[in-house]
Amino acid sequence: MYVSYLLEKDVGMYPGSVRPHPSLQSYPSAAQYPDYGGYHSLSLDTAAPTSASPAWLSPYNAPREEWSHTTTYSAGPAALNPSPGGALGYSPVAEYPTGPPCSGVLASGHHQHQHPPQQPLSPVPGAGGGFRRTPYDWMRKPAAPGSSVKTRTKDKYRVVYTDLQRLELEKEFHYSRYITIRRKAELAASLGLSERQVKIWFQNRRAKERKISKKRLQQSDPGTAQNSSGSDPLSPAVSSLSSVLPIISSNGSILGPNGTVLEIPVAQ
DNA sequence: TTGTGTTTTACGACCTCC
DNA sequence: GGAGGTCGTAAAACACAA
Repeated sequence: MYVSYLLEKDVGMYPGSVRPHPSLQSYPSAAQYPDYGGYHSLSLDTAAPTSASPAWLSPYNAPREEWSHTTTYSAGPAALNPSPGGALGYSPVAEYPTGPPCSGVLASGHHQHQHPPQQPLSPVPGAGGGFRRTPYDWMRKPAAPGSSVKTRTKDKYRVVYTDLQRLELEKEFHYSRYITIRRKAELAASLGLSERQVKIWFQNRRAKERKISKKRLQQSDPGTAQNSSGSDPLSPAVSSLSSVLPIISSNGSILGPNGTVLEIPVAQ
C-alpha cells in the first residue's frame, strides 16, 4: 500500500495522464509481453483486428456493478462514465504502434467500432507453436441477444476481459507492478472496468509473476537458485523493461533506469 | 466428445499503514 | 476504520491429448 502511496505522491511519475518515460511514448508490441496472451494469446497484430475485433465493448462489457444484487461493489468510473478515456485524455491504445484500428474507441472515447464478431481474421500462435483453432470463438460464444453473457454458476461467476483490456492492463503492469490510485481510476475508466477489478487484476498479476518466478527458481540449479537480486525476481519482460523504466523493487524502492533508486520506501 | 491440466477472475482471511 | 497488500482458494474459461 505504501508503495502506491509513494507513487501517488511522486507526481513526477505521472505527469498528467500520459506515460512519463520517453521510451513509453510508443508502446512496445504485444510480443514484448510474453505473459500477455497466455490465455487468449492473440498477438496484437492479429488481435488488432480491424473488424473482427471485439471492438471495445466485449460481450462481457457489463461491469460487475450491475450485479449489485449479489455484490457490494462500489460504482466505479466505468459505471459512471461509459465513455472511456475521453474525459481523462488517456488513450494508450491510440499510441500503440501496431494497435488496432478500433483503438480509436479509446482515443475518441466513443465506441465507434462495435461490430458484431465475424470470421476469425487470422490464425494465432497458440501454445506449442501451433495455431489456435478458433481464436475468436470466445468472442462469438456469448453473443446471446439481450444477455450480457455473464455465466454464473451458484454464487460464483467471472467475466473474461477482452484482449484489449488485458493488453492495457499488462502495459500498465509492465510500467509498474503497483498501480497508483490515480492511474487505477484512469485505467478503470478507459477500460470500462471498475477500480476494484483493476486492483484485483494487479493483485492477481503480481501473484502470477511471483508464481512464475518461483517456478523458474525451482527449475534452475538449486545451487544458483538464489536470484542475484535476492527474492522476488522480476519477470523477464519486466526485467528487460527495468533497464529503461522506473519500477518497484522487491523492497518497495522505486527503481529507475539501470536500477538506480529513485525513491526509497519510508520506514514504517 | 470427453477428461484433464492450466490460466484467469474473484473473493475471503489476515496483515500493515495512514 | 478504510484501503490496499499477500496468500490461498473456488470456479469459469480455455487448451489439448486421447
